[in-house]
Amino acid sequence: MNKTYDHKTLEKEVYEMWEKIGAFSPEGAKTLREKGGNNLPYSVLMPPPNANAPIHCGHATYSLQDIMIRYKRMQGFDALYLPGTDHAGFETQYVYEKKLKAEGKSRFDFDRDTFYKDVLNFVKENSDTAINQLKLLGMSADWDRNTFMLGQKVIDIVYDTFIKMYNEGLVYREGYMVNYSTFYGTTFSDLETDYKDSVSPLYYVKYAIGATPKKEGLPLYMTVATVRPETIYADVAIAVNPNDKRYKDFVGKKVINPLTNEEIPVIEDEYVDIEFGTGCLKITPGHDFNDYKIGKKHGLSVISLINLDGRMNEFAGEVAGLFPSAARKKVVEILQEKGAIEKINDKYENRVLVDYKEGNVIEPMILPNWFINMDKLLDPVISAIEKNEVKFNLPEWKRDTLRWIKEKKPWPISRQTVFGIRIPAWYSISENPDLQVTFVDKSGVYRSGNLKQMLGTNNGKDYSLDEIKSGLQKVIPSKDAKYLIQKDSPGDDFLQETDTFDTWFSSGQWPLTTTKYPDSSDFKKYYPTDFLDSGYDIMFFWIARMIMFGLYLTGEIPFKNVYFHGMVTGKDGRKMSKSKNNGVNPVEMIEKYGADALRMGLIVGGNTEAKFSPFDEDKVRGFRNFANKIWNVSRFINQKIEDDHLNIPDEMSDSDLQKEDKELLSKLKSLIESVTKDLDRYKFKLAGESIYDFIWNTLANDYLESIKSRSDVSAMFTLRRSFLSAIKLLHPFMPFVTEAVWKEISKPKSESKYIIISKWPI
RNA sequence: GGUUGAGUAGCUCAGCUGGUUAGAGCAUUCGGUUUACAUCCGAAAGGUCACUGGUUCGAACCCAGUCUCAACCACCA
Repeated sequence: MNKTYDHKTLEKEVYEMWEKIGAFSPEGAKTLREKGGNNLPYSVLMPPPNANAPIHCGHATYSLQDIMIRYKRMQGFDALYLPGTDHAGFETQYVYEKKLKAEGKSRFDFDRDTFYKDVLNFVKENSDTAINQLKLLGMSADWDRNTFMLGQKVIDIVYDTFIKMYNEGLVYREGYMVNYSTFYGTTFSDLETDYKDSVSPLYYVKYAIGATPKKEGLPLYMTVATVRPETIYADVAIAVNPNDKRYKDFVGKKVINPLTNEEIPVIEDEYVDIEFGTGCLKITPGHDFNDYKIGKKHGLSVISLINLDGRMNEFAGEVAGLFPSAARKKVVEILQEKGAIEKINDKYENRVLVDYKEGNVIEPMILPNWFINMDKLLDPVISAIEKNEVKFNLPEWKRDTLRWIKEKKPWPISRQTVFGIRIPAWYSISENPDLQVTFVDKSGVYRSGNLKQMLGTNNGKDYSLDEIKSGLQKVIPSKDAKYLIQKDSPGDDFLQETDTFDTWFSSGQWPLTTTKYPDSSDFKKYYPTDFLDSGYDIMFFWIARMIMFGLYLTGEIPFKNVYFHGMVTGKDGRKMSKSKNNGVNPVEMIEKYGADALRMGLIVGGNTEAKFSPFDEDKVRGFRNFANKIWNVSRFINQKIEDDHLNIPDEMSDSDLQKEDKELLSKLKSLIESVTKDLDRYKFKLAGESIYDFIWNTLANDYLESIKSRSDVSAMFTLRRSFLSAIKLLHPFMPFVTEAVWKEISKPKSESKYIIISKWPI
């Protein structure tokens, strides 16, 4: 054995050895174990990393999952760690589009089938990146069972679920206010938007009091402050706060829209802030989230002013055809001519809704959207959580999850991205004369318009249905378009919905798709799974929905225990980011100190249970030293046994042991008990810490030093037994060095050849 | 604005259900070591457990209030 532990060579050797002997699959482990397994299933799902991106420090927390799997495997369970990778819909498409941009192209140059295939190939080329890096970390996942989120089996399951939901009346389609980016041509989820500080002019616009009889002495107009005067065309009311005495007499009267000259009512609503601006709020349900809510509450109509291409439409009168920024300028001129602008505050600071990628402006717009009615679906979830059928590692997670679920918000599931699972809805061309389409014609030119007209025969501009179908980018059906829901095309007269499912709609079915629901042997044996570890940031999007889908489809919860780990931050306690220069690349850490050290640094050095876990390289270095310590203890044992020509028996009776020997063995016994107990209740840090303390201080510094002068068998029996047990306890935390040492060290014949399938000490 | 969490050694954090003298790693200082390991060993120094009050035989821990920081959600017409 070398004088120091060489993690670079040995980690690679050890991992290849594990793969070669098939230790990661429950079946393989069973064979290796020969006898003594308990045949009980234990399963952990790996949260799928993005297929196309390298791992980051957060992924190093997957070690927690690996700890549970290795622990249970050693206890004799048929332990299955099920891996997979996510297609990550929009994220992936975005990365690919960036690449296209560098080549001077964009997605508008391709029909959707070609584009989809290109992205898919791009993902396939890069899909091993994350997996190979997780292997470096030592994950003992059964890679042969790897599931890719866009595989055919996954799509089949997702379609079956959607169709079942549709047949049971849980799916509907309606207008919905979405974050629409005219720049990307898609909606963004609330998650994917941001606010950007900006300075915009705030216009004070006068609305004249209408023809309805007015009380003596009242002013002739109401003034409204707005940053978006171009949306005045879509105003349907003016709202004031019911407690605002200034406007008490106006409520119920009419004012005149200064652009359309139409009469709109003055209503009252608690939402209006008396202090802000003039205390009068224009209500534009078509283009503002709050106005939409207020409009709905008061039964007001909704007017949409902006088309999907970002231009103002025919309702926008004089500014139709312009983009909103240009329209705003022109509208201001018009209003000024009419004398309807009271004043302009040029230095008004507000925040503008933008996408989180490039910071382009987001338009709140009403679009037809597919929805899942969550009302009934969530009841069983609430009851399962309340009855602790699904347990959380901290009480606040249970409380937070329940709080969110109980809101029972409908779930909008359609996205306008290409890279995803296409919604299996079919629009009849003959029955929906108002279908709009965008497509690339055979000369490669982008076209859009009414499908019926494009197919018609006029001025040589018509296209064949085949040409449109093969170049299709997007179908835009009206709000009340007729459709069929089924897996395959109902016939030539139909176009498939081009919207795709929200990624969470498929990843929400992860426990089912990975176990190959409904009739595979894995599903029967390993569902429900046992332990699910995740970042708390996706508690609602992912965890709650997995429970929902699991209960809906199988009647059973998908996992029994949920462990939320904190966010790994820089040493300064702040989110890792390039701009703060506090980022850490896990792969570099592995090269420098070894995966074992990284795992320990994160789990024992930090605290995964806290909301934040700062990453400290000094700690990782400390655990690298610990790996070396272990290596050298085993060298000492081997050397001393050899030098003293000792024949160590497998068992010794208490009467043959000295007092200090028995003391050490009794400390070992309580260590085994506490570590087992701590792992059973997911106290990873405590467990790891006590093993560390035992090996370094109790075993090496105290006991080992004290027996150096002894040459009797009982001392070495005690030392070796304690050490072998201790590194077994340590194996789930530091799999590589313990396996490497296990191979080298002299051990009783009764012990198995590999520590990975050895018996957990009791 | 709402919700939640945090504040313990110079730094990063533990302290498991209220129980002796509050712990660890790193950093610092002093000393040792031709050793299983310098990726080592021994020792020292370092704390008003944010603050104020309360409950208790007993509080870092429970309760109330105050201050500071952070995160999440909402939002600025």
